[in-house]
Amino acid sequence: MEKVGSADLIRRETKKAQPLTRSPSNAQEHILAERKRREKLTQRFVALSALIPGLKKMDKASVLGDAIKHIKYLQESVNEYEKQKKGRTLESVVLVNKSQLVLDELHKLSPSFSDGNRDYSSSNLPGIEVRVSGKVVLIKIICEKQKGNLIKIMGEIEKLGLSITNSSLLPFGPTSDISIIAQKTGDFDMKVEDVVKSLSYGLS
Amino acid sequence: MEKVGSADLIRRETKKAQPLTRSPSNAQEHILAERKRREKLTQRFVALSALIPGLKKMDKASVLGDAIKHIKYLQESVNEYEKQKKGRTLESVVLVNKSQLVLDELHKLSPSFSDGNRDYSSSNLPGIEVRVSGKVVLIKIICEKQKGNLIKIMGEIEKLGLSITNSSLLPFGPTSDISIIAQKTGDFDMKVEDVVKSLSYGLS
DNA sequence: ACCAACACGTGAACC
DNA sequence: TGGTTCACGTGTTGG
Repeated sequence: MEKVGSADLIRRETKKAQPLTRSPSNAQEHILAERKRREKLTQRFVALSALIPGLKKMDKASVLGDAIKHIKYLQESVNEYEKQKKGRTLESVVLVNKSQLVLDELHKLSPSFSDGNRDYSSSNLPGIEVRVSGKVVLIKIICEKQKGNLIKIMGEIEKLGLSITNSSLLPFGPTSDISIIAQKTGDFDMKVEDVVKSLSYGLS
Repeated sequence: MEKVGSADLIRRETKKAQPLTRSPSNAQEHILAERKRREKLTQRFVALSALIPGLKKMDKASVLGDAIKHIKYLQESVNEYEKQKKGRTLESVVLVNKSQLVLDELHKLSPSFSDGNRDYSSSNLPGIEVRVSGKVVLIKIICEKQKGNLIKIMGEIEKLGLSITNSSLLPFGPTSDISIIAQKTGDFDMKVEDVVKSLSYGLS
């Protein structure tokens, strides 16, 4: 990366009396190496141009320019996707809080809680719904497909003092729709809100 | 992109007596233009290298190579993100809200529930929830335990142009908690609201 | 002294 | 017939 500019013309004249411009045997070797270098260069140029969609001009300059543009575009896309990803997990927390708010509002009226989320992005993460009928509890969860998720959920449920009597897992796209029936045991006296909260917390 | 190879040396010797190697006035202009071209080239090279993270060698060849590698990586990432997007559309979220709205509009149905405070064993109309993820549809229904209810529901679902792939029925007190996974077939293009409405109507 | 990488000037080809 | 792009050989420099 040394810029000689146009002032080296003079230098070249004066430097004519160098010991040897080039060793005669090495001369050919030099031009061969350079040839190989250029070859590799152009090869990479075509390889790069093949990765750029909708490339009109096959100019080296245009290839470089469009490559730059394309990389910027891709990077931007990736950043947006990542942003959305981050947003999702955050929404999940909000979602839980919201549901609890709803539950508190409807506290006496209906314990049924749907994971309705008004925000545009947050699609997943546990939608939790708990219903109670006498001593029977119905728990419905929609969560990411993950190894051991069901076991973890069941463990959490039984930890709460519930005895599972029925369970069902249906694969639904990238998520699993899990329904579980359980019986209250002994001194179980949790409110549904607490059940939802405990399960949400247990699945993080 | 014409390869002359090393055979042009002879040509150059024989072609010595060409009418015009170059117009004398144009000669300098030519080398100037070429200078400018190279200048632009190297400029784009540095611009490109600036976009590549973790670039060790500032070689032209390395810049091109790493640019290729990086573009491939980014493209792959974008593809994966897009793939995920396809699966978990925000459709499901919106649809859930919509379906709830429909339900609220039709009847403020609140499924049977007993918290100790109030007990709403409500209308004979079931609770219906529909989610869509790509070509897969998840239908959840809570309805009274009745003979042939499941069959009737399944019949209604298949009438709508859906193909059932999974189903689950869990007894929950006096009601049944039914979950069904179905695939869209052919020209199925109903909105979830209509699905909910049809099922509600079909179960009376 | 070698090797690798660069910029330069130049002739040719293609609109 | 200019204008633009290319590949080539060559001189030069830093490690």
